[in-house]
Amino acid sequence: MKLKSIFLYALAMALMIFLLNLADYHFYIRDLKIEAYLVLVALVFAGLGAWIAFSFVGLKSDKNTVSSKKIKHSIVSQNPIEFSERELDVLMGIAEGLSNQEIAEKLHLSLSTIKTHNSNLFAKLDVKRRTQALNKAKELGILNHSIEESPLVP
Amino acid sequence: MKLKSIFLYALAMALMIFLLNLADYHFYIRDLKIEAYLVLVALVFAGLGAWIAFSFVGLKSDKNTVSSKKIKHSIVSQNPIEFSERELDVLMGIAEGLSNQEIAEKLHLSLSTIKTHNSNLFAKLDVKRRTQALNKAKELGILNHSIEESPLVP
DNA sequence: ACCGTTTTCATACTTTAGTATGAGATTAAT
DNA sequence: ATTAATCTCATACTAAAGTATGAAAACGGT
Repeated sequence: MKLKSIFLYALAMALMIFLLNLADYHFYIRDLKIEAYLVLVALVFAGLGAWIAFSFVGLKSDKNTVSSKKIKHSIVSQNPIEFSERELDVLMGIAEGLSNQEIAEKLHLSLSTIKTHNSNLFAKLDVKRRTQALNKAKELGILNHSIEESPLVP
Repeated sequence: MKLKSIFLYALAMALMIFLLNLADYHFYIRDLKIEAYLVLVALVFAGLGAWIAFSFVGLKSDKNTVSSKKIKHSIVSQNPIEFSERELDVLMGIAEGLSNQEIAEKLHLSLSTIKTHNSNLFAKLDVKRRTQALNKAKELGILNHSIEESPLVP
């Protein structure tokens, strides 16, 4: 990562210098304004410097600690989504960390059925993944936040 | 440290550019001043951009790092399991409902790396799936039960 | 009995998740 | 300087998740 960044940066600089020397800039620079050229160079290299710095650091900018990404509790209770019994069953299974296969066995259904319920569920929740579905469901108050059936201590 | 790396790198780049421009010294003697000026500006602004970017992101990432370390230490005091910084990062991503690819992009890592972290994380948590990992992590107090702490009441 | 919804299942397909293994790079500690 | 632990990335593979489509059966209500 870092070596690659250095290499790319060096490549960019080399290319830059190559272009500077190749395009016989002195013909144009003399006639045009050198200030503009300086500004351009300054901006480009500032950008490159910033880019390489971000690459080095790893840009944890929006790293958000989950809590900072507070989801609005926009009052969704006014427009509640309707879920079927089975969809809620499947949702519970997902919340417990079960696989689709395990949910199917638990509910005595086929895997296909679970997948179908999943798709419908995700569509209603407007999400793409089951983990997103969990957050959305909690957001909507559909799921309790505590899974009470999981004893940690034997 | 990364700062040292960046500093050394900047030095190396400066030397490189100096040499590259020295090579053209014979052909563009008259333009030496302009070229030197350009190089100087480029270097200064590259360094400036890097410094700005680094300090800007560095502070933010420090905040996050601090919070993560707090979590880690609290774990150590409560639980025998120790999690690395990155493992906690990806765990947060999972908790947000992100895909591995999205986590990778967020942390500026490769998908492979995320998967590796996942495997190590799951092994430490003794789980098989990310949804199980979420539950287990909540049980252990690693994750706030508060991706959304408050259901419907404002 | 008809209609609409839900539930169930299947098949085929694409995408993502997860495992196993190895290895180079980084960093802190000895 | 060497060691140990992360961290990073890659490749190859298997398993699971998710999508799309279609369709049969059940169920309740008017």
